[in-house]
Amino acid sequence: MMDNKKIEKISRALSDASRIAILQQFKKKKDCLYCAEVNDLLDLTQPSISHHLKQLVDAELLLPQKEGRNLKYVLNHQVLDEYISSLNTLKD
Amino acid sequence: MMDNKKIEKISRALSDASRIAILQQFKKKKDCLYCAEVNDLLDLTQPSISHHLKQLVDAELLLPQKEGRNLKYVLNHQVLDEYISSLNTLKD
DNA sequence: TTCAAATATTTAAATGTTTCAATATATACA
DNA sequence: TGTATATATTGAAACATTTAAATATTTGAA
Repeated sequence: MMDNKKIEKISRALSDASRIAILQQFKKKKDCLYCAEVNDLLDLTQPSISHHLKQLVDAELLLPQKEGRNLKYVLNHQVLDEYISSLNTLKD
Repeated sequence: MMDNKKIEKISRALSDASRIAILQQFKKKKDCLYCAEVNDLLDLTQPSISHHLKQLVDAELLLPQKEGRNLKYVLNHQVLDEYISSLNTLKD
């Protein structure tokens, strides 16, 4: 089971409109999303987006995969499932 | 389905160690928790705890019920379920 | 090797959060 | 009614987050 520090970190990663939008983009883009596509999606500068992606990666919600000069992200289903399970245990 | 602003607000409410501890206390205290019990639980001043409880109430994770001078909280299972459902939709 | 493209880091400003001390409000009880 | 108890609000300090500008790093391609 996920510890409280991890729950806190994932919750914080989810507590921002830009980062929620990034995660939802995976619905449209199948399983992977390129960094450049996130830059197109959000009306923010490149360093800001890099910062948001870093937080999602630090929370392990996203797994980064380098592809030459580009960076591809995949959604970490396992961590998302564990987070959801942790929330479910709050319901007794 | 829950909108993104609501997901953001609930996530933020969950992104703090004290507030996670409060929610977990419902496991031990059945369905309801008194404000005074939260004061015993956390090593924070009364105003700080009041502030944390307010955020959980604002996010509708907790429902406050006045009982004379005291205040009782119940966990809002429906909102928690809707939040969890919203997270589940991230998994395609 | 040099240049251009993709991403990351640093710095600083603006804003938001957490906390406590002091104070206010509401309500039960003597 | 007056007093004590429970909770909320205000104000300020400390700290964290978000953002953009400037710059650095990495890597592919000419």
